Amino acid sequence: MDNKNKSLSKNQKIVLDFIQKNKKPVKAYSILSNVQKKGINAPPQVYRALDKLIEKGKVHKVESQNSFVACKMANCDTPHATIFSICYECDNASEINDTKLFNYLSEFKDSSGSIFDGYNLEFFGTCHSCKKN
Amino acid sequence: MDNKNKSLSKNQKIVLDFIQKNKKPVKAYSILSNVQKKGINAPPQVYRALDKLIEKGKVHKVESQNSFVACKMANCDTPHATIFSICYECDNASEINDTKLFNYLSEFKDSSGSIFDGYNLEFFGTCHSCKKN
DNA sequence: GTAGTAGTGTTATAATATAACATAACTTTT
DNA sequence: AAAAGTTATGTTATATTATAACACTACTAC
Repeated sequence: MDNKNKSLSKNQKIVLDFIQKNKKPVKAYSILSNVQKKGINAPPQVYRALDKLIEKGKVHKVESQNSFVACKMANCDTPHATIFSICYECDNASEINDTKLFNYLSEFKDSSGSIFDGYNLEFFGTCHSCKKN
Repeated sequence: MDNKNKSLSKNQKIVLDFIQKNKKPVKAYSILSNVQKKGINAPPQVYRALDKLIEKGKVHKVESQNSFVACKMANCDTPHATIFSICYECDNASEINDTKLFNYLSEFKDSSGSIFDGYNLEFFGTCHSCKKN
């Protein structure tokens, strides 16, 4: 069985569970303060769980926000190929699932013809519900 | 004259000058310690200069590194449409100038048909000179 | 059942970034 | 050139994000 499908440790489950409860991306210290009642006391415990959850494809980091969001795909096998749309009014981040764009980026070669190991793409704009208001 | 071509202030020039001298992206506090002899004393002065330089298209932030790099284009008119390749051995970041990809992303529409205001794309891999070693 | 690996708990501290306030300089309008 | 508006500066303090280092425990594989 490969790494990403290995079962989750206690702290990893606690952290993932909290992230999944939130529609929006959450910050590391917000995770911390919300899981302290479950016995997680200090930042390294949160960051270690996050690192593993990212490796396993359960969570993605939204780099422009330093925040973390659960992956929607049941069995994400591309934890290092992520596409988000981010609303700069409400800070929501949605994963974009567009096969054509996904393939285009996965196969993209630089000017020397080399292919990359992964990518992170973040689109910025106003989301639908913020446009209405 | 539109905003991005306005002349630079004293601190903005100092900060840009230092960034341009470096091939690789630089960190805010590295900028600070290197320009203290020029009279810039505190983090807010650096971060304010960076904010303006980014607005004006002279500098881009490499989000996954929290670092800053000078834009190579003489008159960057798309400060919020950036594509980088980042080497995870040497941490170098190169701006990718690929018209086809640029247009593809600029015109990309989400599932509801909305277009975005900007994007940031970061590819990860091993750069050419690191592969040789 | 012991060796190796992954996970936990804890303290302290490093690294990144902004708030808030006072003052100065540049613009442009009159 | 004085007033008003805007942009930039200087400064202190502090908020936010992330990791180092060390001691110990639990799981896993042979």
